[in-house]
Amino acid sequence: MIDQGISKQTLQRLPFYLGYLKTLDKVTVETVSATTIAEALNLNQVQVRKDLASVCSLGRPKIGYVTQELICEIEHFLGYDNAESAVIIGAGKLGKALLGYRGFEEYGLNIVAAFDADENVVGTEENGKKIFPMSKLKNLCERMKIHIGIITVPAEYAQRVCDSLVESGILAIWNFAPVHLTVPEHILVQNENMASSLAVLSKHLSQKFSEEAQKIG
Amino acid sequence: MIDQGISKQTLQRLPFYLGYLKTLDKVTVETVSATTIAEALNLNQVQVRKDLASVCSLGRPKIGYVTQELICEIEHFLGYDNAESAVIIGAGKLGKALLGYRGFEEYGLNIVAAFDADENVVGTEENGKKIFPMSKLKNLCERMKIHIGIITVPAEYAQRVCDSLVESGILAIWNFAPVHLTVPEHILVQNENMASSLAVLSKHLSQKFSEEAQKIG
DNA sequence: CGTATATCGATATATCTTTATCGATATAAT
DNA sequence: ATTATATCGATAAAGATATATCGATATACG
Repeated sequence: MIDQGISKQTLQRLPFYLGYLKTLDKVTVETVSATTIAEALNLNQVQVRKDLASVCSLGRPKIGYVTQELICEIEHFLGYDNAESAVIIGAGKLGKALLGYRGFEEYGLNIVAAFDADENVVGTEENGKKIFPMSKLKNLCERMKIHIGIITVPAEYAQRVCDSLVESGILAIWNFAPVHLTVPEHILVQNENMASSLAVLSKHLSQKFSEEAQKIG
Repeated sequence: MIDQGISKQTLQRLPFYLGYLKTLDKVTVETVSATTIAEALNLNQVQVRKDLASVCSLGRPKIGYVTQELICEIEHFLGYDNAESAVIIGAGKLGKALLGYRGFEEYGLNIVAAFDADENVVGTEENGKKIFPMSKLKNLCERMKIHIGIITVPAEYAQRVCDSLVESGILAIWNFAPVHLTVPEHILVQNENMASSLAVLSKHLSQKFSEEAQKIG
């Protein structure tokens, strides 16, 4: 398995493959071809084949891939069988929603606690997970060897929180605040920027509308 | 302004530019250069210049762009001054968190209501927004000319919900369910797939760890 | 047993995205 | 006024990603 130099795009498609494969019946669908997967997910078949090649053992001509093997290999590749612990900074609505979401366990993510500067939420719990004051962040991260930090604070505090996380030994940051974060080279920031997604949506709409207008006018 | 054929990547960077520009002092920072923006956001200056060129009026050599003008032009381009209405399908934890998030208004998104199949939440309110039964979806969307649908239901229901949205006249879908959605050609699906983001994060970590192991071993 | 077909992997081509380079221009400094 | 410099826009080069093509191979069918 060559897991170096896999592209971000491929990485992001793998969960879609996995989701599709899991909808297939274990008993009847013993094998599955790249062609079939591609059709189900509206992708190019060569793309699917290439993506799978970078993750899994050989497929067989005319047959495809052994479904259950493929599932295991993708899951292993994505680390679903080797959970990482994470902390959430910011126990507002979004932070609490993420704390309460049980799906993350399935994806190999184990959120162990949240932190917040607001004294009113510190000390409370959400989904059985405690909310600590910011002062405890570094100690807890180091003690529990936590490497993932999730930022769900308002934009104006995000960089400061980010710096604290880096100082606490965090190596990867999942940033829900709509700002750019500056970090040392070895730290990864994955932005979940709702504003960016909305930009794509609303541009699509305005283009549709201007097309309509042109047809009519 | 040529807003056709702008790339998705450019579109997704625009909100970052905007956020940065808004942190600048209105009085003292009358103009700003692509170089400055690029440095602040860790981007290539040519990329920034090209992105801005596709959105805004001319910059001036040696000077750059007029900050306030640039802000207005990006906001207008992204439709922040021309709000679109949206509905949320799925009033679970995530759906409610999104209903409660006030930041969307700033981005030109106005969530007017939520829908859910669960009778226990139907009839309740969140952040002053009502939760309706699924049976009311089509009527409300048509009556209020709603074109954006946000899907926050579990994966297994997502495609069915998606079909209902399309039937209700929705043109763009923001999908938080971790599955691929099949839609007619003219409909846009923007996936906010947490599993994909996590895949990127956890791969970065496992790579870091294997690098470390190699150094030691 | 030979032929047709679905599929694979590999290689080649096309497209899209990012980065580098270069001449032009507006301001500041000498 | 001349020169230096920061910046622009445009064009070119490089790099990444997606798609098409082709020979090889495993099965099914006649």
